[in-house]
Amino acid sequence: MGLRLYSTLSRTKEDFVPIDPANIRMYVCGPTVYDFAHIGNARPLIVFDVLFRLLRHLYGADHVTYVRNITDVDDKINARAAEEYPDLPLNEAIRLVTERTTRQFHEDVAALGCLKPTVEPRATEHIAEMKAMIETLVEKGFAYVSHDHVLFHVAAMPDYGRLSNRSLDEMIAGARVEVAPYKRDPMDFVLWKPSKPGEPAWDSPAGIAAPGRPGWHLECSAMSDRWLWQEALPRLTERGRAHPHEFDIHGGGIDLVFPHHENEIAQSRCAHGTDVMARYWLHNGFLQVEGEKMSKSLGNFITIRDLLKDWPGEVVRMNMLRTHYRQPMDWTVAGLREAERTLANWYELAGDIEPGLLCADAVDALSDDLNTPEAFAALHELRGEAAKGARGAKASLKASAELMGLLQMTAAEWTEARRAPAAAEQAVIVDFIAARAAARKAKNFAEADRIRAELEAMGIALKDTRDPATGELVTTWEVKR
RNA sequence: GGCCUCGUGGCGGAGUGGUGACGCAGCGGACUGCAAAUCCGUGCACGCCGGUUCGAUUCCGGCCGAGGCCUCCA
Repeated sequence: MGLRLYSTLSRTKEDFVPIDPANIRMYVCGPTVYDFAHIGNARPLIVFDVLFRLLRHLYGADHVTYVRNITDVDDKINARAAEEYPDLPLNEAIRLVTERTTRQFHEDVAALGCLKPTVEPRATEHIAEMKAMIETLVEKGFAYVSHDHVLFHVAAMPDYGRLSNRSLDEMIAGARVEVAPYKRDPMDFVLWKPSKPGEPAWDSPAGIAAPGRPGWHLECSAMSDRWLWQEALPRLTERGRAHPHEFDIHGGGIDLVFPHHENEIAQSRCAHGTDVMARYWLHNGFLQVEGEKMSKSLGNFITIRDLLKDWPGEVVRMNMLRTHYRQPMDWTVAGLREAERTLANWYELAGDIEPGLLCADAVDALSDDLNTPEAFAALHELRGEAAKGARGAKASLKASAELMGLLQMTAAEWTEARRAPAAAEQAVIVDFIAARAAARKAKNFAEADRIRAELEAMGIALKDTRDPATGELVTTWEVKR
């Protein structure tokens, strides 16, 4: 079965036909680096990582280019930097904030088991490309200069609004924001804006004397073209070259459909004179926490960092993938527990097995618009077969889970990762277990149970097994959830 | 107000015009000093009201409920 993807552009599931099968190109909007990434940010990271892995499997690891940007110029960054380092010059404070946050982001995303994207461009390193794009848009009549701003003139683009499926008229009618005085039309958006003294600033394009900085939407247009067209050009085959400035897949959260992606499309298509920017537009659904919208005021704001203190990254990842990526999702502790249970079961069975053949049902499920829940059903079936002793089922389970970024550790590493929240008490726990073993040997079961209850009160659960070779009693422990 | 998405068994969560998703929990059994884990077995569903159809959870319409975007939040 071939790959099928639901594209927001057509609002249907389509067969995936690559522009250049030897060079699959995907762009996903990355983080703005001003604070820890939260669990909502984790969804696209994980979902598009699965897609990246699947594409690498289907087309070859060397034939997929995945670009995920880092936005390191943004008013939220400026605000955070000024607040955090009031005594430093703003540009210095900004550097501290963005470098630190970028490092934290990389740690988090690695802990979630995500492969590194092929390229991770930073906005501040692509100012020249953005300015060039602005010049082109002004020259072609799609953008205009006003009060030291450059604005994209939405009315100049006939099918603006196609992605988000809304007409200009209804957008203007529904607009609840006061229109900035420098705009010709309410829906026009900023490509470049002037910077106040101290704010990050570059020489402005389009003959503007005052220094300025780019608008948010522009960077993705500039960076995707640089890395998925200009830099990709030498590798592209004739098929790829026949479609200048187009690439295959653009992903992000559903909230980015409007205005961010709509505006990216407008900028890119108008600058390059193309019919499409990307062929398939994928959007992951929104996430709630324990049935409520996640917000700082509700106090249910969960960062990836917080979660990783309590749960192995793979548990977070698996919990995320239990729901189809386009569905709204409720993030719960109960869900994390269930994900952990399943992983524990799989690790016990296949943690240390050499990966074998991929399960066809799982690959088919993933190929059907990343149907991860159905892929899990296929893995559960494999688990059942493996438990019955079917040859190759364990190896297949391991390989197929790895395709989704799961079961990437050894069984021992998994056990250790699960114990991490109680790592500090490890020595005490081991002592307790030894004492209990002695009591059991003396048939003093009351004492043995007392010790077990004490450990349970500490949040530690015990598991008695026998060494299959020696018949010796072995007790293992884990953190109770 | 405009645009859009979702509503499946106790819970999570796929899918489909006509038989079983799957997982967790529960229950019964095996195992265990007792548990846990594991294994075997097992019940439970498609928001409401109409329509189309031989037949709808699946298609259409309405209603109710939840959520998203229109405010540079994934």
